[in-house]
Amino acid sequence: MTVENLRRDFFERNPVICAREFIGCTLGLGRTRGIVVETEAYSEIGDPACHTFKRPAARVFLAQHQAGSAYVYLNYGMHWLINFLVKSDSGNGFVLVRALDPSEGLDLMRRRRKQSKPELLCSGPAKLTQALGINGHHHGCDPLNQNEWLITAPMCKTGIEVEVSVRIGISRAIDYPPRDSC
DNA sequence: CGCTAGATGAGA
DNA sequence: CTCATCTAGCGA
Repeated sequence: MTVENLRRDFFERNPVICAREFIGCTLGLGRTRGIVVETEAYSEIGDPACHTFKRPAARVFLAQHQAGSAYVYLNYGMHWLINFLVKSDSGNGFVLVRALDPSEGLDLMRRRRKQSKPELLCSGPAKLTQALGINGHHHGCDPLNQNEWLITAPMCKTGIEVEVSVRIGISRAIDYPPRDSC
């Protein structure tokens, strides 16, 4: 499987589809990794909550980066959130990673998070970035092409039930709790 | 310029 | 429920 195939599979579809399909995938950085269990889709078109709606910089980012690039930004003045850029014929946008089920490097996560309970390590968009060590300097990078990053599809897709609900922090689109297992 | 909402998390 | 902490966008 080539990087370009993965890019197409993961990030060159409609943002809503990408967000749903990203569930169950593994996301890792360095020695830490986890299974994606919650995502949100943001669409360039018709979505006032998408950064491209208000921010020129987000529009420039979208124009100048390829699908799969990391869009990382600081929220509430102190929390880094990570999105993956999605570009396709059926729409551009972003997939926000809202939660992971930590699977590797728990010890390092605990130190970074100053928190021992596994369920509190990556159970939020800003918790997981802290646990994986993601911050502003990852903004614009291409995780599919970088060794320190890991993005892999689920071993087995059967048994993954995806629940769809409204977004958090503002109304609309998709959100979702776990129910993985292969 | 000054003002403030915002894709949040921790702690009382 | 409050507070921490800061940047882009908006109105004056």
